[in-house]
Amino acid sequence: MRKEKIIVTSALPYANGPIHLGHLAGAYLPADIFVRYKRLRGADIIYICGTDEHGVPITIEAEKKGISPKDIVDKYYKIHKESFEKFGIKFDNFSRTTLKIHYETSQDFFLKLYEKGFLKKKRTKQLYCPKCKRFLADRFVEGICPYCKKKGARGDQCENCGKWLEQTKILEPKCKICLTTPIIKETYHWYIPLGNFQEKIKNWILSKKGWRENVINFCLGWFNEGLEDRAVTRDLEWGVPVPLEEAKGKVLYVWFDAPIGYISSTKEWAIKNGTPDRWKEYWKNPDAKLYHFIGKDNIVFHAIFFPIMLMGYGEFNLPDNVIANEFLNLEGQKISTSRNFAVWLDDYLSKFPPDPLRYALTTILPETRDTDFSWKYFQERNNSELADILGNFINRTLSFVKVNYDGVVPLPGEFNENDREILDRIYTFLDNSGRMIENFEFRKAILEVMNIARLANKYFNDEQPWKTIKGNPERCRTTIYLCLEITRVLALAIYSFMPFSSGKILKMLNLDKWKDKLNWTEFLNEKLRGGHKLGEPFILFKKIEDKDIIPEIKKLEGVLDMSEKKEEKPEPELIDINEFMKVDLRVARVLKAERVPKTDKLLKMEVDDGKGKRQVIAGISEQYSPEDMVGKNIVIVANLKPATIRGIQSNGMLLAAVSDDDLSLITVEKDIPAGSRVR
RNA sequence: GGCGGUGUAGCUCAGUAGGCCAGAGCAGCGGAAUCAUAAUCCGCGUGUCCGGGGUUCGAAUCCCUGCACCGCUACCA
Repeated sequence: MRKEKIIVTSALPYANGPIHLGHLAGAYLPADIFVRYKRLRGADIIYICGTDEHGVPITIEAEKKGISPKDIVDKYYKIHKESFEKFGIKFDNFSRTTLKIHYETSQDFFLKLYEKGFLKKKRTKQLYCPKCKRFLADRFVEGICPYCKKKGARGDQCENCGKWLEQTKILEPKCKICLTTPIIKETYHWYIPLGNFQEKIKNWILSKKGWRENVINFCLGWFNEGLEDRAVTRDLEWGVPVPLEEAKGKVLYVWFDAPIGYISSTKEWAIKNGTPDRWKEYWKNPDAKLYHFIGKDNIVFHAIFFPIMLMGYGEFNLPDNVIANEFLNLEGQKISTSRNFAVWLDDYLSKFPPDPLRYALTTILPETRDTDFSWKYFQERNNSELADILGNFINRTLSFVKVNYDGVVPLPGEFNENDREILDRIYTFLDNSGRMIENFEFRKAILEVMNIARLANKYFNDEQPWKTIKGNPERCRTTIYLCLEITRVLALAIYSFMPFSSGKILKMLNLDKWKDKLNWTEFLNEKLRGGHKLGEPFILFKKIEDKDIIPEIKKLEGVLDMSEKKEEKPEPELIDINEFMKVDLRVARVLKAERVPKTDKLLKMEVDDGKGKRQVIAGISEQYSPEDMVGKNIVIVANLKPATIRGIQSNGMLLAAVSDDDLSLITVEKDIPAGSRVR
């Protein structure tokens, strides 16, 4: 049989921050399990990844820190690479998008699409910051919305009315970085007319079997909206230069060059191996399979944009499956990089071994929906499953051999019916597990693996070798031999999920020759022989104590507390009395009050400010009903510029004390005429 | 308020071409055993499948509606 040829990719991690648990569960761990398994089964498979090192966020980050983008990406490339290695994510190549080979590959891609006439050149007017000396990306422009005249409009969308904007239409635009007023400058970019490919790509996706529902649905959503032209170039310095004379100072947009990173990383791998053309065997060979493992935020790029690019180029294989995972939550909350609410891989690895996390995460991979990781859960999986069930079985077996057979595999007698049945069931679990991995059902697969250990414990118990060793030594030898065989099978079964522990079992069995050379069929065929001297047994999984995880839990709680406090206190600054006196605070009596329809909190009130009536809007109706308000003496800011909220004019602001989720009105203690000054 | 998601045993989650008396792991309870990291093995769940309607011979699974929670978003001038 010809070897299956497969190339697997995991989303390129962005090089502006370390890896956390969510990334692992989404893209790296499942892919690694899959690759390890297929390799066991003899597939010709390569696992490709690398860091994504372009894009605006990195340049911003660099500016903030006063260093170059290169410094940032160098730093994170190193961190990523090391963490992945320590965690056992075993890429065949871990490249980076700042390498020459990537520049060449991306430029070739662009040129090909250009020459085939797929790219549209369009002139546009864009905002340019003279101080920063660059064109401003949409989200770095802020100004006043031309439609609702409100502040806070960003380059792409008005925060207030939700309208989609062209950044050049914004009134009083400001560069978000330096607050300089940008000028409008004409520029031009190349676009991929995605719409032209819509029918083709849609039919292609619908023809796919075995794709996850979340991926299909997500794409259908995009098709409903209709695909539009998408710019593939940017006016930036940091990135892959557009390879055209007329495009000086322009680079490829990061989403264009990032997926090409899969290809350039494969090329780099081929060169490193001294077979520079071999990358084509995976990318341009119709018999080879291509699988992308990603998080759900990346679906559109891998299931729509990148395939369209590949289609446009021609010659390349399209992905056979895009395996997208949902998100992993942490202690019931969303992981947040910016708030530092996350478990960082490098940090984890400085305290715990990799396999327990690989195990715990695999049991809760967000395959069909968001799932939740907690330290308590992690501890429980480790202690009551890895240590108690799996580790304990191996330990009781090996200890028994050490004590009673001097660490030598006993010669078994004839297998009885039960022995044969047990073995049969063990192999069934093993096969099931494999089949499930092929279907990308990793959670089910690891459950099957644990079933092997569960059944093994039962067998040990039922056979009572500690008794038969006295009354029926042959039965005992057979039992123990079989337990050793199961231990050996376990080394194979857990390999894809927990490679480090697999290696340890092999070592204890003195089967080191298989280390990193496991092959499913051959390994299963080479049974243990009586008389084989085993290695020294040791504890496979140590228990994780409360004291080990409590600091981790505390740390996360601390992060939450911190971020709450931060929001509360935006650093009060001292002002003088004159400044305060500018604020005209007055007592006002509420005459009428009613809810503003279709809002959660807005209350419209008519108040008497001493001189007359005025209308005031306030967001208090979660705490106060209209009836509560009528007749109350409240305090308002009387000299505030009028504003329009939800189309209703508000002439003044009502004062209230605000805490996290409660709100208390400021009123006056005695009856005092409306219009009295508050100071 | 808008968009999207979720709501199944104490916990984490399975479970759609609608149909065996609704499941797994862990936790818990009772018992057995003592080789083993006080580990293991056996036994034990009448769960309003969020509520209410409807379609159907039959729905956790389809439709409508309500509620709750989560995320994004708007509003909280």
